[in-house]
Amino acid sequence: MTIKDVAERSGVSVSTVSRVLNNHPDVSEAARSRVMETVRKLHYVPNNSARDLVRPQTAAIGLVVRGAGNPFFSGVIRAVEQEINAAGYTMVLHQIRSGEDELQAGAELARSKRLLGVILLGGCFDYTPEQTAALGIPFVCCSFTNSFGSLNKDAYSSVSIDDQAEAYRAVTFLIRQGHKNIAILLDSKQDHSISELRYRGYCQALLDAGIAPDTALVAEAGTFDMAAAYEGTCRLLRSQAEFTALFVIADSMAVAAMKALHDHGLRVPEDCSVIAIDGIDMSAYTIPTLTTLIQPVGAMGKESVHSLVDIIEGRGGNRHIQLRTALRPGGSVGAGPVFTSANDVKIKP
Amino acid sequence: MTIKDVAERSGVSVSTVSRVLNNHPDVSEAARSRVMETVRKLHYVPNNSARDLVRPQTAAIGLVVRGAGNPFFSGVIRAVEQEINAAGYTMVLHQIRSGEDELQAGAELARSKRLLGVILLGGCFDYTPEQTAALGIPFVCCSFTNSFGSLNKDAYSSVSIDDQAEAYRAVTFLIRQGHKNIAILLDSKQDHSISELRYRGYCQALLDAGIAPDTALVAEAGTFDMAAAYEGTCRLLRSQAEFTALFVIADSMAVAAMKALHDHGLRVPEDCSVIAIDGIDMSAYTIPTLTTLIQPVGAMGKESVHSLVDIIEGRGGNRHIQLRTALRPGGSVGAGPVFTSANDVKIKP
DNA sequence: TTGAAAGCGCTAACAT
DNA sequence: ATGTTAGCGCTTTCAA
Repeated sequence: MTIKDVAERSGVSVSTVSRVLNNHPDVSEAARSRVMETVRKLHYVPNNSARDLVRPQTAAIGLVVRGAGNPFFSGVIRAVEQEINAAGYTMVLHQIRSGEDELQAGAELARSKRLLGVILLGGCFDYTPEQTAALGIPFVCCSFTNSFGSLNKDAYSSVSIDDQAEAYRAVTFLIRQGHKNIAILLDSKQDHSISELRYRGYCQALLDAGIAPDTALVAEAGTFDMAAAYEGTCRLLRSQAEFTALFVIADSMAVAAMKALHDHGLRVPEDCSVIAIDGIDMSAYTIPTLTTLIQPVGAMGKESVHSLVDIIEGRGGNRHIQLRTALRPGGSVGAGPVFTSANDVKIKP
Repeated sequence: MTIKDVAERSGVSVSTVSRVLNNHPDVSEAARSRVMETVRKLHYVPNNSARDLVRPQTAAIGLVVRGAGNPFFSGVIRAVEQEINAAGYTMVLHQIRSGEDELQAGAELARSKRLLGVILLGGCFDYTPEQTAALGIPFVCCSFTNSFGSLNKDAYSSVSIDDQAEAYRAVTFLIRQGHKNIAILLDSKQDHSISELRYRGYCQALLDAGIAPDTALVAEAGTFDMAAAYEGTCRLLRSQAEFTALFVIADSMAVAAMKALHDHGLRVPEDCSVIAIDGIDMSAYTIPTLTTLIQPVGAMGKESVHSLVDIIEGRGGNRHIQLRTALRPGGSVGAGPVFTSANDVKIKP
């Protein structure tokens, strides 16, 4: 079932069929309707591979997303799509599973679809120039940046938050509320990724306040999923470590952590405050509402597209944009315990 | 940057390059390493469109998913992929956005990738034979079925739960707990889809228990998202309608509903019980844990693949499999109010 | 073991 | 307005 079949059945040439299919103006009404009729009758559907192969540079931008179920991504994807369309381009979305290589996927997509640029959503923090060379077109890392890699700054663009600084901010917020014994729930201390960066911010905030980080207060879940976060929090609680506040590196994990605290008979925030980073939908519906630093997903998508389009259209080179989160006060953070000497805790101005 | 460039740079013909790239045996070590070297140096990445165009029937099965962020789907996707691989096929995942037509997308995918069959995840309940004809290959509706369409039973396969019966079950569970005034939170009463089916089950359960459904107890959110669910619940509460239990057609909406109840000073389950259907991850972490009917996502994915593979391999025709949910008791359902005459409520045995 | 050449399905000149 | 034809990048006969 090809365009040729349609042509024969309609008594016209393949070019006429092609013209009809692509809404070209120079086709007689008679031919057009005859072709359409055949298309319907034969249930003809064009082969996109063949189209992609032959069509000249379609103004398309790719979006490679790793991690299908990440709720944080949906908002970004929406924004990216909207912005790409607004800029007069077409978005080609490509989801990959955790096992796959986003650079490889991006490169293949770029070739097949003749992309002008690629946005990577949820990739690695440690690319080498060698790895990214395969892409061959401008790309922007959206929601992450090359913190652990060796990419040259002007070889790629990025739009992200400063993970370390934001974690610092979250923990400092807890300290300002009077907390001294602050635990952290993370994926891993050394994942060469988001978890490690936020851990650094946590440590730094403590140090700057004159509090010595205590490894007994670090709970490593090993992954980002809720079950692991729940378990990690339980282990922390069973360890008898003392803390009045918990910084969780991701909202979804924080939701599970709050449940674990509750199941152990602890009240949030009376017995333990909880703060996180991300701002996914669901964390607005916990009881109490999770206090969190909301990532600007809309702006993130928007800026990613802008950076890319500017490069594509020759308006300058690679940029690295750092966005700030917004604190969403919830009910999950309360005041810390009252000390006789309040100056136990030093707070940076 | 094509295979031709690689061939020239390597001093061999394109066929040799192709052989190397496809791991054919009849290539000399010398040629192979020379080609690989060039590939690396040139950062050559093959054009998949060209490959797809020319390659004979690759044993691939498509999975078209509508609704990127649906947490209910992630489990199904995982199961489907695993099962497709286990059956010796390759999965081709294609995510589409809400605006797109899954049948169109499926048909195009089928042509481009020469698929043997397609699994539709999250499609419409009202296809007509005319619409599905374009697919041209066996397909199975996963997690839904043609309840409102006019498809011939043996023209497609489906694996789903009986939405109406499961809703009936959920509501009957509430009735058995002693509830009479049971509200429902749904997308729409007539969406020709999941919401309508579950609404029917709700009404039927009430009727069978001798309770007249009351439209004042029906809250339509208009969509499935949490914000709308929260608002819908608030409207219901402001309406002063009296109810001691709430049936929500989806877990995610129930999470928002519980929050709304809490924000209005109502305790779950003391003042209002809540039950839902789905069993997504997050509903296990609400406080109290949401009582829900868990959809068998793993089995759903598995059965979908089996049905399809059986057809592909000539082991019989289209099947329609109905799976049952499993009740996960949570803390969100409590006993209903005590009546002087308990036989006010008739319960079917 | 290798190369030449014939397409895969489609679009876009270039004719007519 | 319509048909003819040359590729797009790749794999795969078929010869050598």
